Amino acid sequence: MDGQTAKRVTMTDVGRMAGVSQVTVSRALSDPSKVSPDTLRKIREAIEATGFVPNAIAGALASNRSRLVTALVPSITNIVYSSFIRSFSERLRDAGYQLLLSETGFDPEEEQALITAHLSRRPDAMLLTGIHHSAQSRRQLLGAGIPVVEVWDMTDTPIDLCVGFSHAGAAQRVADFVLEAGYPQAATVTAADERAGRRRQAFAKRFEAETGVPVPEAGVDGAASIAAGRAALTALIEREGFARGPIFCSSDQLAHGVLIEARSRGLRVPGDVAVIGFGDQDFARDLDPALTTVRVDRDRLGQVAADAVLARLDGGPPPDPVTDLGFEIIRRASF
Amino acid sequence: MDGQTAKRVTMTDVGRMAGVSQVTVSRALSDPSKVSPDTLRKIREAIEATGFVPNAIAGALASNRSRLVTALVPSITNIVYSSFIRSFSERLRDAGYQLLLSETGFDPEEEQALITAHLSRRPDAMLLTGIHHSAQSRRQLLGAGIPVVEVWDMTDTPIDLCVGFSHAGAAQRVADFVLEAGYPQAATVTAADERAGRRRQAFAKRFEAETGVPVPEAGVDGAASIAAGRAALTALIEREGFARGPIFCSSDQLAHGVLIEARSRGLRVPGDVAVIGFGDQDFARDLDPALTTVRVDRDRLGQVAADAVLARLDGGPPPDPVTDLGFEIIRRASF
DNA sequence: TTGTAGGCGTTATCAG
DNA sequence: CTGATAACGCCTACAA
Repeated sequence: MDGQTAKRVTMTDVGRMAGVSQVTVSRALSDPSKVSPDTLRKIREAIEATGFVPNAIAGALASNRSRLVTALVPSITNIVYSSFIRSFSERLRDAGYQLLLSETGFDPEEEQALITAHLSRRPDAMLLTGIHHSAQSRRQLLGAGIPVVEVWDMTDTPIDLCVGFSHAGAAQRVADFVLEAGYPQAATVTAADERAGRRRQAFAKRFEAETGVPVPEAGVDGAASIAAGRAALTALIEREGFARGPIFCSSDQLAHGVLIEARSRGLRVPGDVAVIGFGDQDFARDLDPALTTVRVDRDRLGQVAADAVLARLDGGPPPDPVTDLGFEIIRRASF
Repeated sequence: MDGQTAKRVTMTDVGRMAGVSQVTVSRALSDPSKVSPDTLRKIREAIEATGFVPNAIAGALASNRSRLVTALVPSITNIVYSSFIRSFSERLRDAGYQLLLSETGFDPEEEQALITAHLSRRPDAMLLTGIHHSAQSRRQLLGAGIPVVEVWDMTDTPIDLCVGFSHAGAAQRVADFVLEAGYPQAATVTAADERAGRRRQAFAKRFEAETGVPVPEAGVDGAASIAAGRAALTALIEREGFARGPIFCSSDQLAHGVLIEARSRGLRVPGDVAVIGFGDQDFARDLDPALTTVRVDRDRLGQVAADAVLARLDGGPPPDPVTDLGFEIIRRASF
């Protein structure tokens, strides 16, 4: 049982035991119909007896197909990302691919390093969160000659494929939504992530263009949490002099914090302060008051991204390079 | 730019351009000190010029080390698991390993299939959630001769390493906690996962042993959600005739739902119904009333698991086979 | 239906 | 310090 030195069983070993050559074992595994029923049985017995597990590394090297897809997300503990990763990997698994996953922590340099590291595994395809990548990364990705999906954002010029929605578009629609409700002023609570920043900007721009009233902002460092949302509302009130009106938050987490802080300050929601989140997470509908938010179909995003990749991989008709999944404003009691 | 047919740059290409052999390129990458400064420079230039990305697959096959660690969790969208995966993978990445992650969906058969699939990638180590694995899986794992950490549970007889806590122990402590507070009766709300079931059982056993009063249960099918928690409290009240007392929930999600349903029924918390969750998630302290729950240090779990694996891998002093991280009951206003 | 030969791109081992 | 040469375990021809 000397673990480290343990000789792994190979196809050659299995073949020897079954009285056939290594290639026949390979065939029995990849396409049983090409092997006679009798030898197939013997091979299966030998596999069973030896506990043979095929070596995918050797297979990948020889065939130039790794059956591996890699993905990069900002954070795996954030349900927004983990949910589309789940539907993405599920569909890929059904097609025989496995998922190598890493976290960039929203850091562009880290992303670049990880892209190189992932590419060294010779994946058959790759998923990236977002559309901004370093020039070197783009070059490497293009050079790899594999399908690449950029998700959770929108662009006309993807590296290869793009599945997502427009953050600026969503934020503008939220601004219009707020304007239509007749509010003369509004504020934002925004996490320190580039896409959230773009939403904040698009929201403020539209709102200010229509009303001429500046939109105060509370930024959030670190992870978007309830505590951060509470602190943000405090900052808006105490530092920005924000008294009343709607607050567009960059995530439901932050919005939840804003709701809690508002309640603890005796503010009425939506009477004094109206709250809009982003993401439509599970809990949004169950908060009190229920949270108005922006919904993006993340399950679908993962599926569509996987389908696009698989279409590339299967060599069938080429998939749409760009898919805009859109978004939906879900109006609930908090607004 | 014919993607699929694109010839990837190899060490041989780089060597040719730098005027050295392929082996020298390999050395320049793995141990620069073994190469003269001058050729090192030339090699670096050639790498830069060609955009060479090493083929980790070939490297793994030749060296019999994949620098890959794989992990199996029940669900990646559940923060309970994703949080220790994050700290686990972070530490491993610092040590030069990458993480291949799959979801079992709490399904033992799926787990067995995935273990085989993962093993075929020849990982250098593997993380499993839980301590119950099929006989075949154990055999394969043992045969692989690699470090294996089982986490999020406790056993005296791990396959190799174990880092976690005792679910039965935690549930008993919760029962004692409830008994000490003098409650004559209690109920449970439990998701359909084996560990949650074990907690429910240990809790009920202890409580019934002390009081002689049976502990009514509401089970939950599907994912633990706020909606499921609400439905569970409804079931407890309407089907089990549960009127008042503490409710031990198998997750904070479910507890959150119970809190919301209790409020909507006009029940006072903790006056009529006291609520105890499990997990101490972010939002637990910010609910109203704040949630009493059981905390397990998941970040630490991932770190300790990674350290144990790395200790095995580095061939230094052998790590403790079993690490009990314990747990902590966090008393807040809901109890 | 089965087998032989060659090669995938590295690393390990020896020589020089 | 550098270079041959032989694996690593499998897959893709091609042949029998």
